[in-house]
Parts: sequence; C-alpha cells; structure tokens
Amino acid sequence: MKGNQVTIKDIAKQLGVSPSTVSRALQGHPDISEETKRQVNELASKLKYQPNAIALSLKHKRTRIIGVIIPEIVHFFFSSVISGIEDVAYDAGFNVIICQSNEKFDRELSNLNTLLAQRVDGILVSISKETTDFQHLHRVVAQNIPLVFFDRIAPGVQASSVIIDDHYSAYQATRHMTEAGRKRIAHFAGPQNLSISHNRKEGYLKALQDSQIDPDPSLIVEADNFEKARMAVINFIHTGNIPDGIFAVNDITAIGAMKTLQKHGYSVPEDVAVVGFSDGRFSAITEPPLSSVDQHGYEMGIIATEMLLKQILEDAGNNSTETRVLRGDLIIRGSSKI
Amino acid sequence: MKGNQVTIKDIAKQLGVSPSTVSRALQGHPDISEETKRQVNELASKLKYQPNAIALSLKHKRTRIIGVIIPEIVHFFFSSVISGIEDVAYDAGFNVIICQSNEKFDRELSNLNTLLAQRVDGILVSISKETTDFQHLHRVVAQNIPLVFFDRIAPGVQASSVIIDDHYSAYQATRHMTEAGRKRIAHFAGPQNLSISHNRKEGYLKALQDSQIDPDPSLIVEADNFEKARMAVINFIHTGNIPDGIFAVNDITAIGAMKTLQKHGYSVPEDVAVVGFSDGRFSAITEPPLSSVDQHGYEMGIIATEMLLKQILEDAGNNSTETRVLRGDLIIRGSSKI
DNA sequence: ATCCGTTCCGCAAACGATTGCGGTGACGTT
DNA sequence: AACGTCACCGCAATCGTTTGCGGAACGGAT
Repeated sequence: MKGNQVTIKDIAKQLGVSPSTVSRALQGHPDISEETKRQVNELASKLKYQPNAIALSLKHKRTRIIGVIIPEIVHFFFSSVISGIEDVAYDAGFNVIICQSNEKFDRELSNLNTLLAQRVDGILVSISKETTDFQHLHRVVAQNIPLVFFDRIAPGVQASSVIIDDHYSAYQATRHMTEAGRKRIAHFAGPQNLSISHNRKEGYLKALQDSQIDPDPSLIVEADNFEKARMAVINFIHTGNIPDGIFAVNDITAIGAMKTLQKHGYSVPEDVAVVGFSDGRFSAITEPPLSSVDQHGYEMGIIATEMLLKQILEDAGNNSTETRVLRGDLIIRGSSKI
Repeated sequence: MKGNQVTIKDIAKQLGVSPSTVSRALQGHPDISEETKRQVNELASKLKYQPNAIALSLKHKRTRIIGVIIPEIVHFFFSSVISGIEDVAYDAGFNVIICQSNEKFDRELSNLNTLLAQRVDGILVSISKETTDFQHLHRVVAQNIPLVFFDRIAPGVQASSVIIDDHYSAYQATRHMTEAGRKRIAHFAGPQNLSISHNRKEGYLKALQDSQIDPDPSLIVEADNFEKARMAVINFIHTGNIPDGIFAVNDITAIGAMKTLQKHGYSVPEDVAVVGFSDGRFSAITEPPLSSVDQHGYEMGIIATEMLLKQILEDAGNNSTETRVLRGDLIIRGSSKI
C-alpha cells in the first residue's frame, strides 16, 4: 500500500487539465490563467502534493545532494565537521548523504560507488587510515565530479582541500613543552601513510631540532588509540625509559597515556606533561584538563562545503584547485602547565 | 562539463543494438545471446558504466534510501546509533540520509519534508526537544511510509519504536545511591515533554518512594547540560542546600555537576555521589570515573533499522506496530562508590 | 510450399516532471 | 469576410532504465 504519493497527474486528472498546465501553474508561469492557478494550488495543498525529487533529478541531471565519506562518525572531530557541512548544505538547499568508511579501504570504495550511482552533485572525502591506493578518487576527478578533501587528503589527486597546518600545530605543541624545560619528549604517532600523522610527527621533530634536542627513537612509538597508548606507557615504565613530556597524535591517545601514567604513580604534569591533538569533548573534562590543539572541525566542514558548492554551482570546467590551510590553536590546560 | 556519465544508451549506440538489449544483457536475461552479453559487459566495464540509481528509483518507485532525523550528531549516543543504522542499512544494500534537527522543531519539519520529497523508503526519527506537535509525523503514518522511532518517541503516533527502559534504569541508578545510605538525592532533569526525561524523573521518584524518602522539590531542577548543571550546583552551595547524591538526566550534566562540586571543595563520591545517563565516551575518563547507564546506542540503531527494513520489505499494509524496550545497564564507577 | 518452434532482439510505454512548440478559441481591426 | 493578436492550454519529447509484447530470421518437420 505504498506509492500513494500524489503526483502532478493526479491533480491534472481531478481538475481536467493536462499535467503541463499543472506544472506551469505551480511555478507561476504567465501563460496560465489566475483562475487555473488558484485551483491547482488549492488542490495541491489539499492533497499535500510534494514534487518528486527523483523525477526532478532525472530531468535536471542534478540531485542537489552532496555525498560525504568519513572515517568514523563517532569521533567528535568528524561529527563537528559534519555539523558544519550540514549547516552550509542545508542553507544552500542541498541534502547530505553520509557514509562511513570505518577506516576500511573496501568500504570507502563501495561508499564512493554508491554515491556515484546516486549521481550526487559533489563529494567530500576524508580518506580512511587504510587507503593507500587512490585510483577511485582519480576516477572522480577524471569524470569531472566536484570533489573536496578535508583533513585527510589523498596526495596526488588533483582536487581542492581543507586541512589544518598539522606541522605547525605539532611544532607549537612540542615547543610549548621544550620551552618549559622538558628534554625527553615522546611522540605517540599515527600511521605514517596519512599525511596528517606524518606532518604531526615532522612538526614534532622540527620542534626538537629547534630546541637542540636530539630525537630519541625509543621515545617515538606508533600509538593512536587508548589501548596502544596504555601499552606504550607500560613499556616505558618497564624499561625505565620515562619521558618528561608526551605529544600524542590525538586526544584519546593522550588520555590513554595520562591515565596510565597516573595509575602507576606518575603525576601529570609534574612528572610528565601531556599534549593531545584535536581538542575533543574530553579535553576539558579530564583531570588535569588536557592541553590540545583545537582543530576547528565545524569551521572545516563549513569551508569545505563552501568550496564544494562553488565548484558545483560554477560547474564550469574550471579545473583549478585550491587548498585552504586552517591554523590549529594550541590550547594549554593543566596537563602541560608546570 | 558534467553529465558525462556513461548511460545504457551510449553502450547501445556503440554496439549498434538497442538500449533494451543492453539492459537485458547486463542482467543476464536468457533472451540475449552469449556473444552479445560478452560484448556488452566488456564495453560496460571498459566505459566504467554505472547504472543510474535515480532512473531506477523513478522506475521502481523505491530508492533504497532510508532517512534519519536526529537531534544532534555530535552526541556520542546519537552517533553510536547512526553507526548501528549505517551498518545494518549498508548490509541490506540501503543508503542512509542523515538530517540533524539541531533540537529545533522547524528544522525537524523541513528535514522531514525533504526526506519525503526524496521519496525515501523509510524513516527513522528521534524527535527534537522542541517538538510537541506531531502532525508531520502523523502525516507520514497516514501516507503509509515506514517509520520507526528510536529513543525519543512521539506519543500518540502509531509507529514502531525502540527505546530503553528509562524508568527502570533511572530507578536503578537512584536506588543504587539510596541503598548506599544517601538520603538527599537531587535530580537534574531534562525537558518534561520528552518522554525519556519524564520517565527518568519518574523512575527517580519511584526509587525515592521505595526507599521511604520524601522527594524534596528543591532538589529537583531542570538542568540538562554542563552549564545549567554548574549553575544549579552553585545555587545549591549558595543556599547551603547540598545534596549527598545527584542523578542527572545525561552524562554531560553529571560531569558539569561533578566538576563544579570538586571546584568548590566537595569531594565525589565521599560528599556527593554522582550518576549520569547514556554512558558516553566521557564517563570512563573523568576523575573519578562517572557512574552511568549504558544506553546501548549502537544496538538501538541496529534494532531500529532492522524493524524498519522489515516494514519496508514486507511492504504489506500490515499496520501492526511494535515497541522494543532495551534494558539500560547501570555501570557503577568511582563517582558513586563509597 | 507451409507451418511451427526457437532464438534473439527491438518497439514502445512507463516512472514524474519540465518545456519548446504548436494549437484553439475569442476578440478586435481593417 | 479575412486576418492578426492575444490568452490559455496540450502534445510530445526528454531524462535513464525496465519490461511486456511482438516480430524477424532461421531450421526442421510435414
């Protein structure tokens, strides 16, 4: 008992006119008499007529939908980005389809394919941790479908992007600790195929260099979640290799480190300073509150969507790309104050 | 330079056959010779043909899209629900359009209208805090469009729903404190037009009653976010009306209360026990870790979507509705242990 | 030579809406 | 009486795909 949605034909039939007349009447076309318009509009609202967006999309070859591929929605940063995307899209009369890759390449690929099948007008992507092959994204560009990356970009793909200055922010975060006299600063890094992780590590290294500190490889570990951070800290403790500062690639890692240190009798920030990245909802809530880099997710979503909409609406085959770099804000809280 | 997407006609033209033949060839229809099928499939994959989902939707009168209306995506609970929804929908070959109401009625209404215009196959809704008028939702039911509520339901609307047993969980949470000998337990409540807020308050009251404690109206305040909780606690302190336990309608409120208490020299849980609701990402991370009710968001998303898909696929005009009640799990952590 | 059965394919309608173009009737003008 | 003008409206094609039906071509049987 579905498909009972009212169409333009139903109105036409009831009024004894043709569908074209109804269509024109609804759009206020001058060819239609006031009387007819009145009748049509009356009946339309009485029957709660709603134009079928599908038919319009097919006709107009545009869907007014933008597709988003995001690693995981449960992260505060990403959901903030989505809020920004939604707000801008909504105001411009666009809808948003959100797909999660769950950090899996296969899922990202199939997400992309369904978005293409849906003929979305444009696509926003933040690539998964697994993604090292970018064929699918090249294909989008080759098909001239508007595409904008945010946060996690695909190197080599000719598309616009919005990122934050990871290198600079990581530098700042690390310098903040070295300037307080810390000498043995550890880094909990993310997968290095992601540009953001790579750049954060580079920023960290540069900060050490500028502070005349030789990086200690034993203090640089791959750890980008709570559990890995916990293991890494325990390892530090077992080997007696305790740092006096930790710069983590994200907040949850920083918190994992902090909690574990505290559990084993080390105090933060006295014994070990801790700085995270992304400034999620947690940061202000831990004890001590976590220093972190505010990544401006909401703003990033807004800018990315504005850039995408510009591409969509211009629609010209103008293939110039633009990269917007936002500056992260280091927010110093209790976890790194002395 | 858009619209360069390959269609069935392009393939037909290049091969000198009709579009119908191509269509049938792609579907393996027995009427088509092996040779033709081979040629078609070859060319299709060479041209990277992707069926136009729009045209299919129009033809089949189904979109394989389900629409979701959610208050705010940035809350851990809601984003967990979305993950559950996405996973089930994805496995069933459905896409998901997510709309945020931002807790505004107007936005919820216009979200619903765009979903209807898109002719989604079904809708999942958790109503906004502002929503007290349910006409728009009645309309959906009247049009026989599959609809399932989750968490925040619309009373009086004949639709299936998945909720948790707020009354029971709130009861448990409160009893847990009274059984520890607490006598002056405050409640930080949400807007009472939301059934969840209402039921949580009722559960709290019932627990007091069963513990032979007369509810103290001065200890029941409307506060459902960090800031309001802060103000409420400050007010308690100024009036010297300090409770020995707080049951909050959600975690962020509980944390606001806890933080403020600590800041003013009260210790949690010794002076005041605190229990939240929803068990977000925060709970385990605060100091002390927050006791809370695990609301099973992911599971709720899964169940709601399964119920919706059943409705969609049965498609029969079977208008029986079902309400699934999940049991929340009280998780006792440091904030309420003695 | 006629008929039948296969095999393979195309025509055209349909989904809901838009739109260029043509058509109809009522008037006014000469 | 013949024609032009105007207001108003419908036909049909179109978007991409599916699908019922009909039909051509061929071989084999009668």
